[in-house]
Amino acid sequence: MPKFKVPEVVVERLSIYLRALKKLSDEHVLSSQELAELVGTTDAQVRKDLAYFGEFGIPGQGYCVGKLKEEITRILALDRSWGLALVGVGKLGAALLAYPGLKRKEFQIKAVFDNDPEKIGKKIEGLTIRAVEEICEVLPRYKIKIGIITTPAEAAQEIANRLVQAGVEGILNFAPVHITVPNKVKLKNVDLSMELEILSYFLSKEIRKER
Amino acid sequence: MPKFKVPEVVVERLSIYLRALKKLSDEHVLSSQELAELVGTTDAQVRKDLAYFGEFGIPGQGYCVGKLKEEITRILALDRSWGLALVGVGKLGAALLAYPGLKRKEFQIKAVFDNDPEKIGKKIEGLTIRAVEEICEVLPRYKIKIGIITTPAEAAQEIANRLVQAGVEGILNFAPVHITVPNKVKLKNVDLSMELEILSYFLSKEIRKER
DNA sequence: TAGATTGTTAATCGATTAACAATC
DNA sequence: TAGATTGTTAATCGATTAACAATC
Repeated sequence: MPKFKVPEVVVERLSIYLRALKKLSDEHVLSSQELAELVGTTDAQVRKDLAYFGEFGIPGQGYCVGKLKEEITRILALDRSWGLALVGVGKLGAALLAYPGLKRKEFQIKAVFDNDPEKIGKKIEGLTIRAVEEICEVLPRYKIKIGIITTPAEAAQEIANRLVQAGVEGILNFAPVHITVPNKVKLKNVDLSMELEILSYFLSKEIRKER
Repeated sequence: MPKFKVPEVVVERLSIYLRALKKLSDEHVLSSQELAELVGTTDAQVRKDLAYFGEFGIPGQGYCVGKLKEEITRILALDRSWGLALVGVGKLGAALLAYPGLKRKEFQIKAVFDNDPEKIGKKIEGLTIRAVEEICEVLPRYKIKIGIITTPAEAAQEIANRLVQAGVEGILNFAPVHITVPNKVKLKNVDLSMELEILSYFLSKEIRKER
């Protein structure tokens, strides 16, 4: 559907647009400027982003919320359910398992793994914790295409290898380490320490400016 | 110190360089190419990034790990300790409080807030949970300049307002909603649902490609 | 000196912004 | 029709990549 390669930032913004649209009623019609204000961008950017995928608006009128929601949902492939596997049931992993954002119908955690014999066999959020050795066997069975890594940094690369071997096509990595995956696998990193360090940098700059 | 405005991606990469350097011994000397390989970028990018801040290498030799670590630590202002406040002690908030990445000497959570009377007064990770009404009073007392928002989406904007009023200069927002803050305040958003939706998009694309 | 690698400038690439004809 | 807003093209801006003289 997209005419050419779509930059990742555009996909990010689509996700943000959709989140904003969900708060409005389906019948409502809004302009690119109104949507832009809701999410903190510009009207030109909204129109440009949407133009990668088609023509969803009515000149002179704007965009129908219901229609636009449907289209973006389809573009982001959220009109289906993705099975997830989470590896590493530490504090962060346990929190994610309980996180409402991971309990949407579009994303469902189907299997959980850890390497700690103490944890294996126990239940969490209704799922039995399995040994990491079972990854290759279990994932295909549940058709799981997305893996979440919440292990310590040392284990992350090995787990990533296993996930790839098990047929995963996307990985969300929370371990604070650079991992490498084959080109065909989409890797997204979430690094809380990095975010704080960026704040640290900009705050110290601010102080310098004030002098 | 930086010659001109530094793009945020450059600061992100500095953080990543530092993380990689920490695994090496101080005496070791490496080239921009070696560092680039460790973090998955190019030698030209490493040199360009560092050039924003000064000359840290030796032509013909490379960079001394110890020296470079020191310099980046100073640039990112990690040679001091930042006090943090966390607002919203739900599952995610509790997990972050226990997260090792938030227990570094550079970042220390000094105060925790919630609006649930059931939680206020209870202790978590050695900190007493306070009422959100106390934010303006408590933050200046601890000289807290960074706030972390882990409330539900509905509460995020109001909490952000309070944090700003309390003198916070940086906010790390985990609530899945667009919040607005004054220009002088640096805002970073972490949105897990968005990350998953991006994976969803790219995975569905992949399938299309295979057809 | 010869070999290696930096710091920096110039060339390229890609994303954002501005502008406007087309359309409702 | 007049007014409004889209979709799209062109202009601008900014970041990445390539290349190489300077330097150890």
